[in-house]
Amino acid sequence: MTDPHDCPGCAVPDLAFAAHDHAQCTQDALDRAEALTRTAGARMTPVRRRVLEILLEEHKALGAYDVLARLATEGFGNQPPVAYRALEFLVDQGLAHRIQRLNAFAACAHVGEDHAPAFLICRSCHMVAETAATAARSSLDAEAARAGFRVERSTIEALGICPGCQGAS
Amino acid sequence: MTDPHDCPGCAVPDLAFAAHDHAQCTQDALDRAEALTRTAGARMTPVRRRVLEILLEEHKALGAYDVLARLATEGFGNQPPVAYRALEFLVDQGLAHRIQRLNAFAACAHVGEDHAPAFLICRSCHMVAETAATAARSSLDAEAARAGFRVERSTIEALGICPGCQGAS
DNA sequence: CTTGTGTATGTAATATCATAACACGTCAAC
DNA sequence: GTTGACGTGTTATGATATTACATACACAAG
Repeated sequence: MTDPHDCPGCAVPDLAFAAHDHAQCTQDALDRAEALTRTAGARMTPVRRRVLEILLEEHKALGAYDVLARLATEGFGNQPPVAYRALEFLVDQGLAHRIQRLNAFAACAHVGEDHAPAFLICRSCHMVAETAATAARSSLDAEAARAGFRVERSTIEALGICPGCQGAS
Repeated sequence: MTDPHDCPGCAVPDLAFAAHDHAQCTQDALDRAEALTRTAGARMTPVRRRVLEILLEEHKALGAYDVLARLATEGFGNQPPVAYRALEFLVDQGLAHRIQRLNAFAACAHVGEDHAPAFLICRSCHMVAETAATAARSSLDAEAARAGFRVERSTIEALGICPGCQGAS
């Protein structure tokens, strides 16, 4: 990876399931997260940063209790609110997303960009790829508008099989 | 509860939040459900039928425990599996949908049709309207295909404000 | 430097959502 | 009339999430 701000594996949909220099894109995402929270007047505290790191290290969605277990072994609190609050913060800041279908959370792969994400969830290896869904969201908004419904937030998730797991199995 | 004025719509997207004869569409849906399950070789038992009725009567998504509470007062079992099994059956048969965002279930408004539903969830009155999302699903499938991902099931849900709650408060 | 204020964290207790495992009853096929 | 598949009921437990309150910490005003 020559340009630290362009990690193919993490940011480009086409390569969402491809191997890449993950350590580099993790570090880059952390750096951007720090900058963004400072700009937003929010505080990137140790627990919050650690939770984001954990989400970035794993390339999949983690449950709140998975995150909590890892925090607990590192000297942070071991009660659910510790994890839920940090995760909520990250989601609010746009640094992570909640995957409804899995009751789980994944680091945002497009930190700082104004994006309309959809999630591709592999039911075999449990990887979660974040992809742009601008068209799908437009369609949904248009359909909702026809019924007079004002959309505030939307959830678009696909469950299926990733490229890597199609050959295998 | 069966007051047509509380009914945002059962079947027609354009009328999704409009008043209509809810008792009639409920009965229609039940009749169609009976026919479909017979065709599929499945059994529409008393518990299952009652759960479907309950979902149709209420004009919103119901949690499994809400359904269970009503079943229990009517002489059915009062343990969670009773509700979850009936709901799972209805979802498998395409007679109901699960709303991921709410951990809840809603009767299908398009029984028997091959449809690609999206759900419009009013965060004010908690009503849920089922609408066609063919275009949105196509977009999502296309985007997934670009990444080599094979979509099996997808979830499209919008959270916002329904027409009735926009004027009111 | 101290203090007041808002925010973050830790903890206990509880609420809510979901499933595993097993017993029993029914009914049709043989 | 026995077998086997399915549906239902029940016990128990697991998994996910929130409320409420206490403590600690950052930071700016005095």
